[in-house]
Amino acid sequence: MLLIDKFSSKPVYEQLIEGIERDILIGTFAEGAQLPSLRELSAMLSVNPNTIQKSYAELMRRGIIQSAHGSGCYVAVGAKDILRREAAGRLGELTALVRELCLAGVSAQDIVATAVEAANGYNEHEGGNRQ
Amino acid sequence: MLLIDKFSSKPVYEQLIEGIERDILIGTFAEGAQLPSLRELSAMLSVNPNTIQKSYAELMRRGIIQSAHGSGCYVAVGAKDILRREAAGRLGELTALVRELCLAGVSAQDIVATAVEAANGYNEHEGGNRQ
DNA sequence: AAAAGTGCACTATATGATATAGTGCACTTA
DNA sequence: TAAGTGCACTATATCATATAGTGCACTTTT
Repeated sequence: MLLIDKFSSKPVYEQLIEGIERDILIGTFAEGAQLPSLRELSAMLSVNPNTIQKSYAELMRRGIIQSAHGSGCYVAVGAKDILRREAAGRLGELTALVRELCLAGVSAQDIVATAVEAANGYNEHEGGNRQ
Repeated sequence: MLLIDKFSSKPVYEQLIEGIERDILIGTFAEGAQLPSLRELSAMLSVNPNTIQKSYAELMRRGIIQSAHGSGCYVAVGAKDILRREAAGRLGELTALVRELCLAGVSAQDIVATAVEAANGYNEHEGGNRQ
């Protein structure tokens, strides 16, 4: 379910993008399905339509959703693949974060243990990665 | 060495904070040592003194540096311990990032391998965590 | 054909964060 | 005494973010 934290330091349009990405990944928004309209989502979340549009435009630019003028916006077929590919590219963030923590004196053991627990914990509860 | 990327999306004052933290951790700025003065650092980096002051104020708030009015700013004794403690608290970021990647379909194996490589790579080149 | 809903492109406005510029003062050190 | 220090001001400019409102071409539904 899409939720906006009005007091978050993260901009609303970014929260919206991440929320939609998440809903696509967990299947709330299936590939090919129609997304809420700008006005509908605007009313649901009490967010300005322009802000919704900004989020949709960014997702379109990345090929994750598609718009049919006059009809609506739809989750692109292959959206999950795109998100998967993008996530793989983000492994560099993981490397950077681990190095930062190492530099500050956090033990490699604690770091790896945390990573393993987070990854396995996800698999245990969610049933692993489906494709 | 402190360096500012004028074109980074990260604010100058944040880059400065992280740069100073890093220099404290690697020993460029030893505990008890005097930091560059506001005006000196301002001239060195071509950054407004007010911006330097903002970074110093934040580091003071966290107990990492101390100021002696009229004398200068100094790295606090125990600064490394504070940074270490703060870093340990950031393991939650690692958990969040790993879960995000899992959700997007990156395999637990790839994630853990990346974390191990980053942590070990650090230890090999830097000689492990010193205290 | 008409009505309603859709994306989308505008303009205008407000706010907060960021950064620069400049001045001044109390304090410490040489 | 002079120079250097932190620090507190004010003012200004810019950019990102967000809201508000209007309008239009398009599609779908009635």
